Amino acid sequence: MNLLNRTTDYAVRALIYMAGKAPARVSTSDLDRELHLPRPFMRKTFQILQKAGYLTSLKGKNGGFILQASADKIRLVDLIALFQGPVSMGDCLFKKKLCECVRTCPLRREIKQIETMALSHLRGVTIASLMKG
Amino acid sequence: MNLLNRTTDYAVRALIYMAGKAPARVSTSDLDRELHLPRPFMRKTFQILQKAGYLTSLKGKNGGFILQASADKIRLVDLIALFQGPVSMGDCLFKKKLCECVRTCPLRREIKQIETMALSHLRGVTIASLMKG
DNA sequence: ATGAATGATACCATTGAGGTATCATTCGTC
DNA sequence: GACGAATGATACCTCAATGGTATCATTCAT
Repeated sequence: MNLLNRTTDYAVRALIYMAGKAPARVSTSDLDRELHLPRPFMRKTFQILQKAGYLTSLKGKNGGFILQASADKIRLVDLIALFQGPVSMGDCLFKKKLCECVRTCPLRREIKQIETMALSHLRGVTIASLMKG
Repeated sequence: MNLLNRTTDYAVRALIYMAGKAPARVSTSDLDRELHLPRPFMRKTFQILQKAGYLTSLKGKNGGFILQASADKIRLVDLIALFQGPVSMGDCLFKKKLCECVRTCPLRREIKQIETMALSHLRGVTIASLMKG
């Protein structure tokens, strides 16, 4: 079980890199060359980041992406949500009807507690905090 | 992202049920009839629990499984490990070589902290504690 | 005009999860 | 002893998600 998938992982690496260069323009070719993040894959990833408002894009020669948000405003928890869906560890896996069952609800409650702890910790992690670390 | 997958979820439900009936014999047909846990699936699941020492099995007519461990000794964290592999949220997703990179290691460190918190909480959760809840 | 970049989208391959099926074996019951 | 119900072992199947690639159109600096 991994908290991050590969897309999120790459996105974080790329954003840390860009934050270090801000406000410079960075193209997916740069990312491929400098961080060895596969270009076709990052193109897709960056389009998502752009639509989400983290980046602006410039087309054409010398185009690329510019970091829009400030590093301390980019939270890891939001990136996870963006690429993997909201952090939720306790979605019930059983047929809805039976989940009313008194016996099994404590299970969800425990998991919910863990989720809450994880989330509150995650919310404090930003691109900026990762750069300092 | 779910902390438990369906197999683990079903196993927990079944074990709670068995603990309530202990030391009675329970067959996968019973589980299907009483909890609506699909029999073929539970057969596979229970073989794993048996090999892990949680259950003993009786073959033949009137056969089934008997809960071997006491409910307060069956920890959720161990069931997760059994069916999903050890809880580890921060396996590196990048090519090993580059993971030495100073910049990205803080990411792993944060995730490791979350993992540690989650694990310490999880370790306290047992079949017995879930029955009380 | 050309080349390098993104926008949009479709496509592909691999893997894992969830679930089923089969055959052999065991054992209680008639 | 025959039969039925159960497990032991194992192979198989299907589907969705993930990771990754390819293509064509468009934009823009030179």
